[in-house]
Amino acid sequence: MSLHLFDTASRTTRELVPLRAGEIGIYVCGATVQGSPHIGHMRTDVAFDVLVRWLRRAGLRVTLVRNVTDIDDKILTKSAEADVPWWAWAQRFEREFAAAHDALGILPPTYEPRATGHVTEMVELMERLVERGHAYATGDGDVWFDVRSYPEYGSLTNQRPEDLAPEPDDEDPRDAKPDAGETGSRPGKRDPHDFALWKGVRAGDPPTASWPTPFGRGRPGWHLECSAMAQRYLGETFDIHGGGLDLRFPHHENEQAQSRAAGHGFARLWMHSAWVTQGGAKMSKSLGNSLLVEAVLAQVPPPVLRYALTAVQYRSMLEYTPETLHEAEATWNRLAGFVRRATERVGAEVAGRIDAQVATSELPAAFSAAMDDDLNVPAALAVVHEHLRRGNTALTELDAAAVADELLAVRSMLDVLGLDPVTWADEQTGRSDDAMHALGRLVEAELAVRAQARAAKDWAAADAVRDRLAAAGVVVEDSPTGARWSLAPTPDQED
RNA sequence: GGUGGAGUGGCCGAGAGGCGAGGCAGCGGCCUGCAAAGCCGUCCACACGGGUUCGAAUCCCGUCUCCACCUCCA
Repeated sequence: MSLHLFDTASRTTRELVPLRAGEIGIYVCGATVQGSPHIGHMRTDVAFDVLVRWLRRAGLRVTLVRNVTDIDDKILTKSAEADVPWWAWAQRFEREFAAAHDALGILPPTYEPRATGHVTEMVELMERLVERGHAYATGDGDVWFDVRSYPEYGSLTNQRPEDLAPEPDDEDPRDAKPDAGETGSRPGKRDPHDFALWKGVRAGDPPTASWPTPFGRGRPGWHLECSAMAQRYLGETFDIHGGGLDLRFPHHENEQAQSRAAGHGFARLWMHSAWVTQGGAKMSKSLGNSLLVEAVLAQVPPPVLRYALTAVQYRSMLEYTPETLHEAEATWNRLAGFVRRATERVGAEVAGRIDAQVATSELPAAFSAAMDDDLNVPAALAVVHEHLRRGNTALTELDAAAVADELLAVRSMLDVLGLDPVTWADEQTGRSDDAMHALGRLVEAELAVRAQARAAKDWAAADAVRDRLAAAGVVVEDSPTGARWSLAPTPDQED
């Protein structure tokens, strides 16, 4: 194990040393299920999916916890506006996220806890904090974390509490906004930066959206949820805590403060993935520039999106342009095309053997080195392309042994990235075996006619066959070993 | 105001003192009956101004521009 990861807390790249030999525990903040998933959400989930796959490939037992925040202000507000129970609203979008994860080949986490299922753990943690003098109730059901009681507050993001309150500045537009959320002033708070562990029930709140506690009825604050669930499934100390860059502050800072103030070691290493940008600006709903997963998958097959999201190192902003999808599709077709041709070339027996070796074969050293270097996927993909080129050359030179070698190498590397074309083949066509079989018979018959015409140098007749097949969506390609065919990619919906 | 990040060829995007990452697009060639796919070649970039060095996209100083977090955010 020589994986080095950038630790956001220390701002250094460190070797990952498992807390318990042979095991890695990871907690990643999942979605607040208040709306449909966009490709920015998926970027983070794909990044951690690649991390998990890489760790498992190294033989580690990975426990991945990705929570679902199914109770919060926005869920309450939006569901009320839609006149739907808040839990129905949350369920609906939880299902959408699950569908998006499945579509993109993101492996299911070991545990996927919902906040509402862990109120007991949260109350226990909250009581412990109150006992230790790090939290206080204000009598109205609110319970606050006492920032000044915990000197380390701010250490994760290198900020001091006194720096968090900006001096009033006429040119700062934020001053025009009223205090909102969990910080700011509320009756009984000791410090403006104290944040809510628990939010007392308010007039107008649905009766089902609050739970009894020793401090009164209310619902969990966002930060407390993650601390409680991480402890429940990974223990007081665990290896990695991850999430999107925007969660660093206040969410992760607050999580760490709560858990450590309670006496827990909490995360040993923090990982944050950058976001998807357009024109340099972060993709977000409020800017109206977010691309829903559903909309993108109406344009390109799922592995194309996954490729686009994977191909940039997770800590770099991923600039999305109108070309992004087309470029990813072209590259994906090149990868998948080689794997398809090479698999046909080596024959069923060898292909079967390769199938069995993909998950465990020895990977090219340059690929592993790139992955070990803070998951440098772009550099790793350069190695894939190197082998791809060699494989293509072997294909034209009819060197079957070399084709088999490169096919195994390419598939194995892509497997680590969740991009082995073979695992995506069925979903790509979306057609039943029977229908494909029947189609195959028809196409083979046409190709036999074309082969005869070509042998007789009757080019007009040969081209007529090819045109006829093309019109039906079947692409014909000649190769040293005869003509082969495939279905044309699905055309864009908007064309 | 505080904290952090970024400016690389037409586009996306790695690298981080010498040995031209990679992909996409373009152009030329090979292959092909013609195509397609593929292969080869080409396009020698690092915001700006100084400096250090035999040598800087990489280090130092300064400048400019952009982004994010500090309020919910993957």
